Amino acid sequence: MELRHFRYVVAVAEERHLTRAAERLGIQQPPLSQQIRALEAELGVQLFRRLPRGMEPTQAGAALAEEGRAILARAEHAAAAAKRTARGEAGKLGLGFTSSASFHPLVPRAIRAFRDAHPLVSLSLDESGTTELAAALRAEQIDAAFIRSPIAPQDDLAVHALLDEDMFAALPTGHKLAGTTPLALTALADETLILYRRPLGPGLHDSIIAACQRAGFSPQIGQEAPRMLSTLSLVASGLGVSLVPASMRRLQAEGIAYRPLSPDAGLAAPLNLAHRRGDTAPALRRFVTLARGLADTVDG
Amino acid sequence: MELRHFRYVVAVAEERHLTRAAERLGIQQPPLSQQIRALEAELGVQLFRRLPRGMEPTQAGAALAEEGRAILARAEHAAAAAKRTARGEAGKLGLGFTSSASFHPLVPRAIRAFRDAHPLVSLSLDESGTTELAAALRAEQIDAAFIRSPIAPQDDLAVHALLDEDMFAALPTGHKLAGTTPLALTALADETLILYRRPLGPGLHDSIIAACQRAGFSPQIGQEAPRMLSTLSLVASGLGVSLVPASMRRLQAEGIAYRPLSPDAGLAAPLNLAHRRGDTAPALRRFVTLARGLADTVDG
DNA sequence: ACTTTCCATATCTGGTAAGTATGTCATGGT
DNA sequence: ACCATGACATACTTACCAGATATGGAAAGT
Repeated sequence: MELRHFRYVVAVAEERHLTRAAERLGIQQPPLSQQIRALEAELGVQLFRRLPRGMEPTQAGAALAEEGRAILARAEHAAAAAKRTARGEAGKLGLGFTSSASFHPLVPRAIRAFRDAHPLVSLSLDESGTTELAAALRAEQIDAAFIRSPIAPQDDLAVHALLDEDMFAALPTGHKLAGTTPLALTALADETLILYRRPLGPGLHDSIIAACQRAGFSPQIGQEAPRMLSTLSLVASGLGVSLVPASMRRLQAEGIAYRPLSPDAGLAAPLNLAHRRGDTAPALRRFVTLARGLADTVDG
Repeated sequence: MELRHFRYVVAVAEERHLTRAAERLGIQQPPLSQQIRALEAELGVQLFRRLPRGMEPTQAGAALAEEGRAILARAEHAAAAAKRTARGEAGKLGLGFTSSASFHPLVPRAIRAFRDAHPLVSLSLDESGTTELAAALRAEQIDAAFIRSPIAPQDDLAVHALLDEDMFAALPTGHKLAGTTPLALTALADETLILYRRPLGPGLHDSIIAACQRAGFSPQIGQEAPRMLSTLSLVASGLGVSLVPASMRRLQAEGIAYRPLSPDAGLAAPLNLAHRRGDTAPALRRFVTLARGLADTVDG
């Protein structure tokens, strides 16, 4: 039993005429006659009644033809879907991002643009911590992740730097430094600094401490929060100050004032896109290209 | 694209190993390798990644394999259904019966027995007049019909006589003849006879009139009802008497008394099963055989 | 009766799937 | 380093069988 047989049964059932059906199938009448008879023998079923003028499907033949049409359509659909998958127009793409990355407009913009360009790709989104995202990438639970830290470059994950954001100081409103613009890093030497938990590998955490060292002081680290969003709650409660990427200013919470850092601080927050090295899934390639392209236009 | 390709993709995707997959398929490894590559070329898609130890389906390959499993299952199912149809175990069977025929226990009994024996055959039932049933048979809306009239035997419908029933007189309760048992046909010479409409071709209608003629009188025909059931309402209303098959006594309506006719009346109501001549649909053949068999046991 | 219309049969051919033998490459052990 | 192993690819051959061609035969129309 092959798809060919279904094609033949469908054609003969529709034409009710062997010669015409053969013509439509692009073969000659005798082989069609043989194939039909062979199929009837294989199934042990008469599929067509031979009339003096044409052929008429039996109940079994009509039923088989009907099913055949559906099966053929489904097979073609499957083949077409496979082709589309290879062109990145279909398939699946799992995306992850840290909460801080999700505040940068590039992230929702990239996802939106990809949705529009590839409506047949089923996207799944996942917000999580950097460490968890790296693990999810390795476990193939997701295919790409927007992260802040560069992750160790020697390993099995590739990381594309999309853009660098300026850093801002997040101060409790009414703080004595809230009037100073821009703020030199050294102004924070006597402040309690609230940072989020250090992820595996170097991240923003380390960059901040390094920048402070370069500015000539060691920061007083206060409480650590599990993620950047939580640090802002602590700032709002007056427990200290924090340093966050510019895009976090979109979070205009009660009790927080954002102040730019003076440029000589040499502090910038990277936004990166990570994926498994050597992952050639077309949907992923497209997404990476799209995200990098968008980053270029945003960044200028 | 043939079913073969689906079989191969499914096997390789499941085994993740070409040689093992080939073994499972009962072919050698090289042809399998070729077929997979040919399919990849045809679709323009890489379906498997060649690893040092085995093969790994790509997204497209995995998707195709999944669809393939469903398609293969469906094709097999269609073939199996076709086989069953030929054995009369599946397919469709449309049955019709006149209202008077439906009163004979043989009819529901036959349908019930067929249902039990062939649960995969989808039955459709239709109660209608003899003329309509004959038309429905010719239009292939139904495949068999229980009727009372023999229909013209020369035409394209075949009619099997299942059994003959005795006729009973249906009298209004309190009628002067209600005490006479058995009733001679001549006793009805002065009564108004209520009969159902004469169908096309000879039927019970004609047999009754002929029997009266043989008994030496012409019946006084009163109102005609469209079907036998309606005649009984008229009898109950006292508009006259009627002659009905024995099985109609199952309708024990208020105001009607049934009395047997004396055997010398020579009146009998046939119960027939009609179908298209030359209809070889196995489900029909089975049903006819079953009904005739049942009729023999009922009749003795 | 003749022709036409179709499907079936008989025979042949060619494409191609399957088989056999071998190559190539990566891995892992010694 | 080297060799053995395991895996898929390639080259070539075989054989089947789908398809082509030619013809037969039965029924229906003229």
